[in-house]
Amino acid sequence: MQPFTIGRLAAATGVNLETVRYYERIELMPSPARTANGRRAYEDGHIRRLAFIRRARELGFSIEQIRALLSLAEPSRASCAEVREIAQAHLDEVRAKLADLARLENILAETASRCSGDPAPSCPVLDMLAASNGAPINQSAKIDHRIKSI
Amino acid sequence: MQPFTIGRLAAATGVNLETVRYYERIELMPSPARTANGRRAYEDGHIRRLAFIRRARELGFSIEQIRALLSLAEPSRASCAEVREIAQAHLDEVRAKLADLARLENILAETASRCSGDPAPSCPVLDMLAASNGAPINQSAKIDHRIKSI
DNA sequence: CTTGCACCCGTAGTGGCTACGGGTTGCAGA
DNA sequence: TCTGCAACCCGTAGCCACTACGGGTGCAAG
Repeated sequence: MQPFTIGRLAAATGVNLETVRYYERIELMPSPARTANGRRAYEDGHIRRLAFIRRARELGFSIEQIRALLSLAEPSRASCAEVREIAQAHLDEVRAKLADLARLENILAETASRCSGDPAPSCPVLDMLAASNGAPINQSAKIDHRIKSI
Repeated sequence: MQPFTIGRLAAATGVNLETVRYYERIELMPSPARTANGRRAYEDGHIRRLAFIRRARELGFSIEQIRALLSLAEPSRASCAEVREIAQAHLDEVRAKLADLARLENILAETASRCSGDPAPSCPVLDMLAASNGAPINQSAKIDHRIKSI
């Protein structure tokens, strides 16, 4: 039961060591106790919290959403309704993004398949990009800085 | 046929005015001529180029990919094979992202649907996030700073 | 003459990390 | 005991693709 170093915590959760320090800086992870030499000393609770965060990040929740989820996860105020609200909002975003990406996939696949590969004077991909009908492709998605393989 | 101001160019292409200046700074768009008062004076060619860029960005191509596409689009060296290579690489990324998002969608939809909405002691979403099986969800996707509704 | 708009510029902020440089400590092997 | 190097410490800068901000200039209408 002796405490973990940051390196062991990072390895145990699969989170980059620098990311652990970053989470501490933005107060997503609490500052742990320090050893006499100033090294961070983590407990089991830290591992559980960081594993939760990692899993939520993998599912594309934003840091702010995770902050909310973590506060709702405190035993005193387990509110399934509020959690579901956050999850549902995120699900809606994921579905919108999915639809956008499917549209892109269609356009790209169709256009690329028409490419001969020859040094032709006209290229279907370039023609498609040059065709200036103003119809936007993405209906919904903002940039997401979310999905990340860890 | 008199030249456009930056405002008119932005409006004509649907690109944010500040983004046009940004594209000039990173040399994705050429510096246009200036009027006596120092205002940018754009020609038709600029509109075509910016419309091409916008459409490629909507399709999720990176700035660097667009740079390559633009140089391949020059009439002297229309190389359909190289264009197809870029498009195919991007299509592969889109498909990988699509698969990841579909996995997320499944997990989120299934878990959220099991939420009662009551202030229950245990919440399926929180339980799922706390469950520490180390299986990563995303196989492939790096962060993308790409897809953006304009 | 003032108001208001469109433009000019450089710089900083966004999200979520990741990398870098330079310093200190801990421990294992020779 | 010395040596080397890995692991930790810290602050800061860089990544992408913008977006926002603050402060200045020029010009026309009211």
